[in-house]
Amino acid sequence: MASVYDHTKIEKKWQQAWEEAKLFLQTEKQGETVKDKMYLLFAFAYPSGSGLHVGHVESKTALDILARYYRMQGKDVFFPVGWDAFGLPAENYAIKTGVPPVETTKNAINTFRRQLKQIGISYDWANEIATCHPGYYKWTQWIFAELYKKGFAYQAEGKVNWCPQDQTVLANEQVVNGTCERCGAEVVQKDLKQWYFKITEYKDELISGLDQVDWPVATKQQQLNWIGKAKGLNIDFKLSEKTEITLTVWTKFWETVFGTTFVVIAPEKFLEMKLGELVDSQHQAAVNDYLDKAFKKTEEERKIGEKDKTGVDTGLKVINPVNGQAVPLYIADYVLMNVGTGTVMGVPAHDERDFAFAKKFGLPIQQVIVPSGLSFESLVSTQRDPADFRSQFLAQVKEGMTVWPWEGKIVNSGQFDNMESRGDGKQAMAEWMIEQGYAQWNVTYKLRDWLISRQRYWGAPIPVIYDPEGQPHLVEELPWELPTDVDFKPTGESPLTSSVEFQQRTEAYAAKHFQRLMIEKGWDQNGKGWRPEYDTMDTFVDSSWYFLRYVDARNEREFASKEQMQKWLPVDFYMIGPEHIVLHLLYSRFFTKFLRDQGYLNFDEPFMKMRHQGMILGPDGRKMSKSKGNVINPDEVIEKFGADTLRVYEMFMGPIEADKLWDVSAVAGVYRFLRRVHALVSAGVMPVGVQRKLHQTIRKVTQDIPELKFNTAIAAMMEFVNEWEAALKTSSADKLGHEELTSFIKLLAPFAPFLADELYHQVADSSKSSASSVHLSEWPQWNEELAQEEAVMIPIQINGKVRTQIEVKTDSVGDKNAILAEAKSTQIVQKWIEGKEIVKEIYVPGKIVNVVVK
RNA sequence: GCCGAAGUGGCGGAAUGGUAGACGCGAGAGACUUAAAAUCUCUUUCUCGCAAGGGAGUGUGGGUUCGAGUCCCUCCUUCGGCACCA
Repeated sequence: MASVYDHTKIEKKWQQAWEEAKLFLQTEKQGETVKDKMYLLFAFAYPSGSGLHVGHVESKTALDILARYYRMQGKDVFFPVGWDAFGLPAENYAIKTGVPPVETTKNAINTFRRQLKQIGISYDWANEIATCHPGYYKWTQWIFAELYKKGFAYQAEGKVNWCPQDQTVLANEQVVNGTCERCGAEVVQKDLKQWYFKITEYKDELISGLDQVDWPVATKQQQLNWIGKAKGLNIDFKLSEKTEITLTVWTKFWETVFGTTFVVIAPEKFLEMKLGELVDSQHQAAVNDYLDKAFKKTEEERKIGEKDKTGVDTGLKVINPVNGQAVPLYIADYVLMNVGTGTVMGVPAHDERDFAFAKKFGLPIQQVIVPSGLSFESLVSTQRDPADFRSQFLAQVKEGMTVWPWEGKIVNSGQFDNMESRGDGKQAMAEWMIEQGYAQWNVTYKLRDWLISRQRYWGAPIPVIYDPEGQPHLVEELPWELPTDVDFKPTGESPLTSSVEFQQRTEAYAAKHFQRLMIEKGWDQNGKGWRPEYDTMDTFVDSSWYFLRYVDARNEREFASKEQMQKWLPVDFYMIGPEHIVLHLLYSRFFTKFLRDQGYLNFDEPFMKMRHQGMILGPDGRKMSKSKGNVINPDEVIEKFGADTLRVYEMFMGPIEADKLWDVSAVAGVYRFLRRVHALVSAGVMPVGVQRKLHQTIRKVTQDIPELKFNTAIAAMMEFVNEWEAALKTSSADKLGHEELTSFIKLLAPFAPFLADELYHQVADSSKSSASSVHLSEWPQWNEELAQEEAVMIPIQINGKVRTQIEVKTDSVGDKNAILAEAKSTQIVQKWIEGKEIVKEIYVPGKIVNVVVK
């Protein structure tokens, strides 16, 4: 009598058993060397109050399958877990309720931990870390100190993005369309002294290092875009009023330089160069007026200005070095200070922005390229009549409604006329200008240094104190702990300013460490006048090195020992959501390279292989959210169907990297599958007739898992179960032994670990010594001979269309002539080739026959 | 606008250049049942046909090939990222 599949009982039982047996703790191997290491990493989660969602389950299950699979293959698997525990939500909650973030966070972590154990993720819990723990942030602060000592952490005053809602500074990366990434409030600019990390020092290696890693091309592309390396030419325009002053423009399209009819400078640049002094009285008022307005503009107004160009004529003229022509100098805020040189040459004939500007201010438009050949034809849609489109387009350009494309023959450009604008002409013009001495190559980057100061409470304190003169001094006794006696209500200053303990600690620290300086300067020797740095670090700092700490999480003397790092690093496989593509990866790579250069690491890139899980959408095809009421709660699925079903379903939904929508009834389908497996194994009869299919299934699953093709691996197991059931009804009493039955259970083990261990013990053969858990057992091998079909059906095509098929014994698929003869002798083929001439006969061994007739 | 990814049945999806639609869901028919649920069996891309057997078919239009969902070109759509970046 087959027992029922009681998923709740089974899962509870094995969760407990694994925990008691410490089945997955790598820490036990602390002293041992590893032969064949496999470091599997997921982006550690922010422990939010709402607990695990189905998206977490997806990425964690995928990695868990790899972990269990590689373990069974005898690899040393390192699969750690931790929490990105600092951050705004806990602090915002504290502001609302007064509950300290440390408590909220602890509770949330407990919930997550319970849920992760419930879905059977085989983490090495002994290395669990939380970024808010002093034992962790001690080393975050230590890295800050290292950066500071090497000149990679510095303070600078400047315009920063300020979120009035969250009362904090934001990194450029956290500003989305002029609004705060987190709360959506409009970001304003503010002048503040802030801490920066010199990530730009590694800009070139952050590009070249991408060649070393196996990442999705799209991800690499986005990193490249963010770094934004662009090669252009600096071209010097001299002021005609005062020729010792040079305005340098930067351009990628220097082949249009003869078409320059004006030059535009950014308002900030204009001030910086003190050009205001040269403006004549006639233009003075308008210029001052414009500068005033430009600096007062809000983000909102700037965006409106995208279409409507504003600017002002300075009355000054600059000389185009290529033809000696004097062109007017304008100030306009569509030119950005931090792009290129903050000054651009206006070529209205071939650039849309310059075109709009010229139209508005009535400036001349000088065409210097005539579009020609293929490049122009590529503008033409096949849907439209090319000739018609061309004439329409040309008419548009003539009427001054649009700009000319800049691929084609160069004109109106002296000795460069008739050259190709994107080919020889471009090259020749650059060489000539450089030779003439007024142009140089200039490679520019979009990447800026990383602003890490945050005026928030719930983060790692910046380990710096200031002396009475305001000079910063590093705190070297770490951890420099986050005080607890603070007022969470935002005041525009960091909440840490309200801590009495923090101030006293700072004075005591100063008194202890800076006596000599105090005496020298004649300051109070008890530390009066000193103050701590009130800002905390961006939480991205915490998450930029956590994968290093994992390998030696309890080390109190260093962030990780050389031996442990040698043993496990770098990360072999990293699974993170697509939302982390730019920032987290860039910062982690920067830290890795920095620490390598200080002699702590011996590798260049932290994450060798990486993939991104897709998003799980609600049943309605939209992103899950409470307000839309389409959220699937994993706890409910577990209660009804069990964690094994939840896991297998999420892996079966589709390719791991694709977005997928939740299908409530398909979950039940997976549950049916597991129940059938349970019943079949419990009955214990595997007919001899399924042996071939079993070996094929082992082969398929073994090959699919490392390629992350979990959906097809599961489909293969379903196929096998279908065949197994069918065979029970038809075949004789002959049955396979214990080994075959166990092989199938092992295939299932990474996907449905609880059920698999239950079944493994159910069928355990007491006469043989077997592992204490299926998860410690050996991965099954397939036998290529047993997996081979006796005969194959070969489709016969006539002119590429399948008309019939013939059966061929597997050992004679190589006999081309015999197979072609047999194919042609079939009635159906005879019918199709009758009265026609055979032009060609193709046979792809074991695959297909194609007879071409005329 | 630029960069990137993707378009396959009613749905999720499968397919080293070689029988398109595996596997699952849903739907239809049947069995069991007083009935329903559950379970089991069969059918299920569209289309013509009683059938045998045809025809069409992987976003569009072309190309390469004996043969294209797959490779090349073109355009369209959707999604993700970047964007007054010169």
